[in-house]
Amino acid sequence: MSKTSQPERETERIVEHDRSVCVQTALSRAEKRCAEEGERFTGLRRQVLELVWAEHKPAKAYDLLKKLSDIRSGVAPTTVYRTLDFLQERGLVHKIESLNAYVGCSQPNAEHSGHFLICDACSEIKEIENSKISVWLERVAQDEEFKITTETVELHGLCNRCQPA
Amino acid sequence: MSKTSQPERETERIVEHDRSVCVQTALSRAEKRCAEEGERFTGLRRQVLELVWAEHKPAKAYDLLKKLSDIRSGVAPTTVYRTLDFLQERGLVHKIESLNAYVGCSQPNAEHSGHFLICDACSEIKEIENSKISVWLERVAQDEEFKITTETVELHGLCNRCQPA
DNA sequence: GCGTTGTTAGTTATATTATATCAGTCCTAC
DNA sequence: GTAGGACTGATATAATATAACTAACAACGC
Repeated sequence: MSKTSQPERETERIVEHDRSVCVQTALSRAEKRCAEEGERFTGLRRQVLELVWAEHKPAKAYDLLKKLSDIRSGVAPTTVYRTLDFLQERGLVHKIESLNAYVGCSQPNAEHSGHFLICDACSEIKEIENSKISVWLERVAQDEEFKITTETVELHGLCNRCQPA
Repeated sequence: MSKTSQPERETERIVEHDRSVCVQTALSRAEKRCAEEGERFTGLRRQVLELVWAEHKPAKAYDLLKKLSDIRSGVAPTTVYRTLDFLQERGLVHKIESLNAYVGCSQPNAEHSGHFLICDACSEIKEIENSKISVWLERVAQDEEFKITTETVELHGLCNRCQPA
């Protein structure tokens, strides 16, 4: 279920992580995070986070809404947006502004602001860990006497798999 | 008409640029740019660009629509979006993804990707000229074997005027 | 000039994304 | 066990954006 279309090379298969493991990790991290902050990780929140993580692609709110409706009743846009807001505030998901879509945060522990590489061909998203970026950007902002509170850095292009040889 | 609310210090007034001059500059640059590319800088396009530049704040498409309706007939959402698309493709305006809004490009000549400082208090937007940012980001992307085509860099926070003392 | 062709703009309809508001329900602390 | 707050449900509507087709216009070759 978690395999892609080119399973021929064993090395590649090792590099690819198993999606279901990935989801489980995210869920238990979220659970822990909520517990720490005295927040409730309810069924709804779990389900939404699970759906966001279901693919390594940005999830649109209304797609989540459809999928959520399949496993729950009484789901309205509000339900989804409210829950996404909750998850965002806790750093468990990020909104990709240039796509109006949401991705699970892959490093909810680190202090980070969400910097992304977004492949326009296959839609895969990679969260960049490089903390130097923030340092650089803050330096630039400082030159303008500007105090940054949030950074939106979304780099669109082609991932290595999607680049022409 | 182009003055703000604190005109007491002459030095500040010098630093502030006159909006109408600013608009004129943008318009004539646009005209030139279109001529170079064999594109027509029509009345509609001029009017939309003028409205985008009317304030140094991000302009929402539907606000532009309202204002445009006051000076033209037969204006629909399509009209505005189509024209904004045209202007964007020529590098004359940028879309601020995190605000769903548009700003005039202040340096349509330079090779640049649109990096912005956005004050969440007064809404003023400053386009950063620092070309090092792109170099840095490309270097980071290269580490992941990722080929960037477009960069969205939107730094929200407080400009120097809006920071508490 | 005159029609052919491509570009620009107008028109109508609809899709997509997001928020506001109020009413129940369920937890949890006391 | 109940009061207060957090969570969810329900309804309505706002805000943002695109599709598809038609009409007007401008440029160009003849």
